[in-house]
Amino acid sequence: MSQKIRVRFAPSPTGPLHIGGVRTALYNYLFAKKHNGVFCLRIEDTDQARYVAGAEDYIKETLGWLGLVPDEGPGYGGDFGPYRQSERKDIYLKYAQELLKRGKAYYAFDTPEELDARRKMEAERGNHSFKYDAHSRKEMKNSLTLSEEEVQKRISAGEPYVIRLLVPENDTVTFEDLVRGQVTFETSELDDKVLIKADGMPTYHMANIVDDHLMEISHVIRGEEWLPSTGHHVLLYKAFGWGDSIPHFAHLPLILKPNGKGKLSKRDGAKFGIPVFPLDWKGEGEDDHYPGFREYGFLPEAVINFLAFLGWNPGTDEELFSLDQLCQVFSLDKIHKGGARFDYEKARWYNQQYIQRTDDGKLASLVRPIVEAKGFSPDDGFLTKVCGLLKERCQVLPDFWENGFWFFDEVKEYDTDNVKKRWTPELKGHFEKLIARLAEAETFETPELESMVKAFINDNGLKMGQVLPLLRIALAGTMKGPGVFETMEVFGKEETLKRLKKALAAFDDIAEA
RNA sequence: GGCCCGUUCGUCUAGGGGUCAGGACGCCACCCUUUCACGGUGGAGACACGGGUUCGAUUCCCGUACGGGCUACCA
Repeated sequence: MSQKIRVRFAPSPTGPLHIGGVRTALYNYLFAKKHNGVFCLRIEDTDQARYVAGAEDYIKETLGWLGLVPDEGPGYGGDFGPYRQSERKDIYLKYAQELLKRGKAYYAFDTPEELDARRKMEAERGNHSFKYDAHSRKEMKNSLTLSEEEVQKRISAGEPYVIRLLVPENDTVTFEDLVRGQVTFETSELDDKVLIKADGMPTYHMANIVDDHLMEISHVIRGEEWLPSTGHHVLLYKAFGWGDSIPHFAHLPLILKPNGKGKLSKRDGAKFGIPVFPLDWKGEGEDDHYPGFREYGFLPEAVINFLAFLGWNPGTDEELFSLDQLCQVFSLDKIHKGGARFDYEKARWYNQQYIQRTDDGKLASLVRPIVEAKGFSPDDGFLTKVCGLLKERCQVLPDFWENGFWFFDEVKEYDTDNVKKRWTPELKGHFEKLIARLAEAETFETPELESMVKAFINDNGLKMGQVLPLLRIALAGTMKGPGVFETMEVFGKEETLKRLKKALAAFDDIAEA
């Protein structure tokens, strides 16, 4: 490929960016970086009715969070702007005129109501695939059936009209998809797509071709849902006379629901109790609120890695890749053709891997908001050490609180079953002696604490199992958690002794109850 | 319905005319461990079906089945 690689991610700002869209953005980004190309963001806001305020910002924030920063796009600079299609309206109109002049498109005056009625009528007659095509256009109201004067009269009278693509008859459209190989359509199957809507805005099909051409896009990497309309797109390039510079196409497999029934949709988040958006989204209405991966406690590196492997693999057994590494090894020909189910457990596993590899101090800064939301403000040093002890048992950030809340607050509940099973009155004297011994410790670090406590156990003819579990419950309230000696070190002498003393009294009560 | 695309363990996938069909998640067992986890070892677990082509098909071809997508003046 000698030509300059330029790709675009072209979302429609109709709401939060779906996780499937994020993967499309990722693959575009990886492909661009792999080939020293350019990654563009283009906002496809040609549908005024579905436009949602805030959606563009959401898209940009998502790309920023994940590190998929566009080289060109609205707010990112670039020489091919504007990058919002609503700001390019005149360009599309100009090109539509060009098509009209070339006899590749025509005016149509049929209203949506008339078309709906016609479809309904056809359906009642058993024809469920009515199309505005080579056959039906002959009996519709358009510049092919109407006289030129009539057409001019209607237009100057301000009658609404659309411009449609004149699909050639009895032809075959073929293109080479980089993921699927050769794909072929019979033009008799293709309808005369609307290019310019009655409101003067272009449809996706029109805007997409004009922009990709003008922006010199070399590769169109998009979801499989676009495969069926690619025939139209190829026809359009040819109609414009751009047949020699049609971009390469790569249609990505869809991300399916966890149960495999259909493509993942925003409703599935609530249905399966999983996030399907990168970031929290709060729209206008009460129910227009969806949780995101970020707020679920996922690390962006993990989301990237997980998404990259949903439908693609490097061909090796390696599966932990940073964004930079992915840029090195990514290639379109390793994209799997079949749809991939969204596997939330696998996403959690990836996140756990990244949490384990993340620096304790960094984790502390990510966990702090969670702890503070619970009403505690530990100092940085302490929180950092706690994160270090906890991180290998956390899959998402809130797990730090779930597994370690007792680090921040005094123990309010002891594991009574285990206390009852293990606590005996005779142990009390030993524990008091142990507390006294600990109070005299010069250093309060793990190795010293370990040898000191173990020596104590030995000297007093006790067993590990008689002492350690109770020590743990005294400190944490629970049997689960990091090593006892590490925990003691992190607490420090004062807090450790405080907890031990409080527990001794509590254990008596529990044992008697 | 029509058109287009797809189909390897439960899931994500590697592979490809002759392999013990490999890895990962999840699951089970064991080891490590005073606990939980991490880690380690091992285990169960797949080529949708039917025809071809071939000495030999999971792999190539054709059907069928199943799944998905599209079928708007939405993208």
